[in-house]
Amino acid sequence: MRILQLHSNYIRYKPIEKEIKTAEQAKKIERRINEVVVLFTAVEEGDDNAVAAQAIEEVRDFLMKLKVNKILIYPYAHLSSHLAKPAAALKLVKAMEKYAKNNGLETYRAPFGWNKQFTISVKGHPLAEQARTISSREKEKEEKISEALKAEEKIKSEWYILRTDGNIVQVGDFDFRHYENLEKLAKYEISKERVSQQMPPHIMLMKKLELADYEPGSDPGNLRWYPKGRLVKSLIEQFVTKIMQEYGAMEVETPVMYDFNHPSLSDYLDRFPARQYIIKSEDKDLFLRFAACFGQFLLIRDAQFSYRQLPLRIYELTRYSFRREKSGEIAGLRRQRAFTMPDCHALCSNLEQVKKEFAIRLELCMKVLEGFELKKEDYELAIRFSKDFYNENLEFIISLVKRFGKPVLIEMFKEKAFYWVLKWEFNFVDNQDKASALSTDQIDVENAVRYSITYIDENGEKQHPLILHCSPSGGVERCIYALLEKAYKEQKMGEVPILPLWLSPTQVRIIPVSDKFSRDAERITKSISKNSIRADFDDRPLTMQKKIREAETEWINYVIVIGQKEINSINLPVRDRLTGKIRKMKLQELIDEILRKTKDKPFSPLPLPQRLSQRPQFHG
RNA sequence: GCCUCGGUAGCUCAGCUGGCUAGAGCAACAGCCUUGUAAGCUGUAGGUCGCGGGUUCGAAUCCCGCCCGGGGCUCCA
Repeated sequence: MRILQLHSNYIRYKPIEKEIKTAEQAKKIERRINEVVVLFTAVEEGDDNAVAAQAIEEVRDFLMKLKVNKILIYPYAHLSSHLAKPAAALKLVKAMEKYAKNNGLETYRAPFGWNKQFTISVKGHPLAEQARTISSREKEKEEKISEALKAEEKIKSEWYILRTDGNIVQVGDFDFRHYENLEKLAKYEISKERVSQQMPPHIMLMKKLELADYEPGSDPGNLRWYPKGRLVKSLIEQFVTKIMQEYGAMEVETPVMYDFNHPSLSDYLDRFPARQYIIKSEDKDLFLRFAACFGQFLLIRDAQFSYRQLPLRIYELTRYSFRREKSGEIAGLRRQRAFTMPDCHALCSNLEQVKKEFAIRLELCMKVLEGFELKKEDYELAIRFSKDFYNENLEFIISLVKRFGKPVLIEMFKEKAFYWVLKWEFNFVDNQDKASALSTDQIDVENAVRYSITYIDENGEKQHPLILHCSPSGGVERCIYALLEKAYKEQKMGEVPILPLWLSPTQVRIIPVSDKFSRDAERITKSISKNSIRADFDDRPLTMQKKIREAETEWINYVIVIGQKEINSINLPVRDRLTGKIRKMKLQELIDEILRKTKDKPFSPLPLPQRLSQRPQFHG
């Protein structure tokens, strides 16, 4: 339905002649209505009573603002090229009239099916002229999705702590004394208790360190990445991808958008509680992916494989995955609407194979987080499953907890309610005691059937595999969030905030005592950089003290001051951020130390000019 | 999305019981200084006070709507 809405001083109209056979009865006399909101209305194909009601609701909200209570519904076909049949249109126009009257509006209606002559005087204020489109199709979609969301809310679950000795206790009976973060996670998940009032520290840091920032020109939750942030993000992406390749996953790339009306996809949408970005194309409604599942399932469905190739592992780094989270949920690097997520699926023949594969992947996920220097003390494990699955697979679940080595939060559902039977995630607890999931893995028992994914078993029969869904690191942005929050936490405890050396945008900064030594500083910078180390030098006309201060606020790992003494000596005074002390080292010793500490980690060159004087400032 | 707080120079903020030409620090730019491990000195420039409307003789200041951000609800990688 399309409505052109005009706040008018008056309108005069007069039916001239019938345009269609089914036109209403009407007298050919002029009618004048003053101080009225005129609704030129075109009823479109597919409109129903719900649309009529919604149209009036929207109009009524608007009338309240204008402090007007009088409307004229004026059938006007010319607003649309997809008009409904006249009979249906007349019915809806009448429905609108009735609905409006029932809502206390003084309602007039011009006759339907007539060629009318009219004169209108529209008010001049900015809100006087409005066009609106009310569509039933969109509304249905929204409702469909929100039903999937609501379904999740209704599901009942119970909470436990599963100890490494295999004993399970009610959350209330667990002694949290040595498990503060686990307690925070449990509170966060169960009682939804919130304490924080302040801005999350990582948001301040992401700006100050010139990593990333909000982009007001986009939708909320879509970030801009500055060179240093892009570098950090890219290194994490490379690192995770490398570990996935070593694990034996085949990297693929799939589209970011999919047809809303594809049968398998629309069915899956209903089972996944997330809101989508919707894109209208010429002849299709498309949605932006919220994970790599669609692309990989469609890809693997068309592939041919047998039990001999299982477990089959495919991997994609989704840049981006989109989830149109409610605006109030979006926060800095903790949650976006567009985020980068490594997504790895493994197809397995049976539950026995799943269990083996699951153990391997748990190990991998821990390895990935360890690569970011997030230790086991920094995150907590939560496992979710149905009661039946628990009773049938007790040993398996306990083996996961034993491997993790710390008590684990358990959410137990009375019955199976999702497409998965078990999932776990590592949760990071931040400075506001909020928990966010990082790595995760789950056992999917539905989607192979839904997407017709089959393999050939030993007997030559087609079988549906079980599918594991894993994000080995969780969202890449969120990993950076965890690193920044952790650094802040350490700073509060009197330690130095720092990034892992391999992720540090500048690993070594050279500072000449005066511009006389600029050339030497450059020479040393270059000889360090040759070794796949990110080094730069500060050639700006500032005092040395100031340059050192800035190097510290940039969290640079090693700072070296170059003056006459250094030119004359083979030893360099290396200021080590971790200790704050100056260590006398030969250049080669420093290079060796950095290469040793960043061994097995990806490297990318400095993302900015080596001379600081040549750099723009991205954030004040 | 709802509730709530906020948006003033590139950044952090002051001014906001309506009334002089809207201020400060940092950053930028120009100059001086040529430096030994966390902020050298002087000067210059920089503002549709988030956007639109209203009230008023007069609006950064009061009112309404919208946009963006923080917190809460809710939700997830």
